[in-house]
Amino acid sequence: MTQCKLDMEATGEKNHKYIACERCAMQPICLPVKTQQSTTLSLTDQYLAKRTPSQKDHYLFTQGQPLTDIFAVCSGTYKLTKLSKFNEEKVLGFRFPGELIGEDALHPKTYTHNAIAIGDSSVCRVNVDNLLACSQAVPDLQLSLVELLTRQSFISQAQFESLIAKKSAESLVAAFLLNLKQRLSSNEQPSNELTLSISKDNIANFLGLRRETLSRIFSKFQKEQLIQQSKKQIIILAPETLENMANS
Amino acid sequence: MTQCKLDMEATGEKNHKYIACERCAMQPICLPVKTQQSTTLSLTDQYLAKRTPSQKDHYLFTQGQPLTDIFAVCSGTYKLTKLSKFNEEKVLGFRFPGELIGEDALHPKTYTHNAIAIGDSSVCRVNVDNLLACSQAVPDLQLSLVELLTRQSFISQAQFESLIAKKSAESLVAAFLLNLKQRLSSNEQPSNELTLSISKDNIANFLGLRRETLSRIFSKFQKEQLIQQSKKQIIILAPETLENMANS
DNA sequence: CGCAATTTTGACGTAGTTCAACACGTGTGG
DNA sequence: CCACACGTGTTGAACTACGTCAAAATTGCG
Repeated sequence: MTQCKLDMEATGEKNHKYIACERCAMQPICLPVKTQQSTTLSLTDQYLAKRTPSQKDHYLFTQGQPLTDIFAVCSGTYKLTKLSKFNEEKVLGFRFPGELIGEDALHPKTYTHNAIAIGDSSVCRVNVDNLLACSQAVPDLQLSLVELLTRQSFISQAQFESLIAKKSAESLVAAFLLNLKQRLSSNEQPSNELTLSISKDNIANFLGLRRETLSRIFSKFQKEQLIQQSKKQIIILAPETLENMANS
Repeated sequence: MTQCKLDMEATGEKNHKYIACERCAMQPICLPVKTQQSTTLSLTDQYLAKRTPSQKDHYLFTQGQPLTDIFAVCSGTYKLTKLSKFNEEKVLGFRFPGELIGEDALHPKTYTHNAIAIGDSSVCRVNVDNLLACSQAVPDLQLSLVELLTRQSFISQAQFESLIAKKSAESLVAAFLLNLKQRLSSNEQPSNELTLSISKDNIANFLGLRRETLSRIFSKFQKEQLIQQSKKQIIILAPETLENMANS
């Protein structure tokens, strides 16, 4: 199944835990495709560059730049940002292992935001021109591309809904924490413990809150024994209570 | 180009101004597809039902229902809603002529919200099973489907960004008005005059404001000569000023 | 260690909510 | 035809959650 598990040390990175290909949103178009010809297995080589590392603060792309690739996070975290006038950074979202980056640029053929590595990270990189060329030739691949896009459409919608149901700051934060938990837990063990790779400043920015407000809410949650935080480590003590707050 | 212009009176509706197919987001998969065979032109008949009317308050589908079709609005307006516990209606968005409905249900194969006609409206209806079957057989159609999905991905992202940059209620309303103007104007004449098919209650709900707040903001805009409203008719007097408020 | 960046806490101001009253149009039934 | 209810929209007054400003505490890093 996972054809790209072998070259872990080839990248030269230290101890990165790469996500399994089975759990990656890019998977539909990364699997070897079955065709009549025998050249099948090397098809993905035409457009896929596996596990490209990004160092901290590296820009995968910047807003306005013409589209060349779409990405899937293999390890680490990326943030998506946009500069408003005048030069305030607005955080549009975060991307964790298994999630896509840049797919919304397929239509305008131009990236509409920045994608920046938070800490050392890595991505699989899909060259769009080559992918489209291949998919023209291989119907099964094109079908997989449709599958990928429909899944992504659903994910985007879910994300939209979670934010538009904007209520109190508390419920926003509660929803965000549960969302993080879900996206960060390896599906085997949905642990209640999670490490914040993101700064609280970035989280506050993303949620449209002031950093002071976010801090106060964390403190309040701590006091009420809903969470327990030490430095970047967070343990969710009362998921059900947070759930209730999230859909208040 | 537009193959479906002839049956205007066939629907039996009074004076509906249907949007031109050229401006519809469904267009990529509604055009006749060129293939080698001579049966080409009737391909869309396999999955496309043109201009199906909906009366006021008609549900196109409800949340939880299994996916059968995706839709494009031909005339009128639809609202997308979801019921939270306990039974409060949350408005997730509006769909105007030329816009898609239900495409985000392609992946889970289940509609995740309700789509309700506001006033008498009409849609083109695409049967998903038949579409996918056809697209398997006709690569060009599948390519068009990819095109449709990538465009939609972009639109969803833009929508998401406009909401996440959530600032003051004033700027929200300013942005909403300009967004309406853009979506409602026939592209020939981007008029500053628009008719609110939607109730202010629904708008307030969508924007996450109280109806009182929305009313006050409209009154303020009126007083400041930014807009002029009489009943459901709204004239935007100072688009630039609103633009500035929108990206404050 | 020591400086800078990040996070937390406090005091105060304001935008938006809440509650309540009223105004208008429309449909319904007596 | 009027009386009444009901949905929709507007306005006022009091309340509160969040933002703002300022300063201290904690963490991270060379």
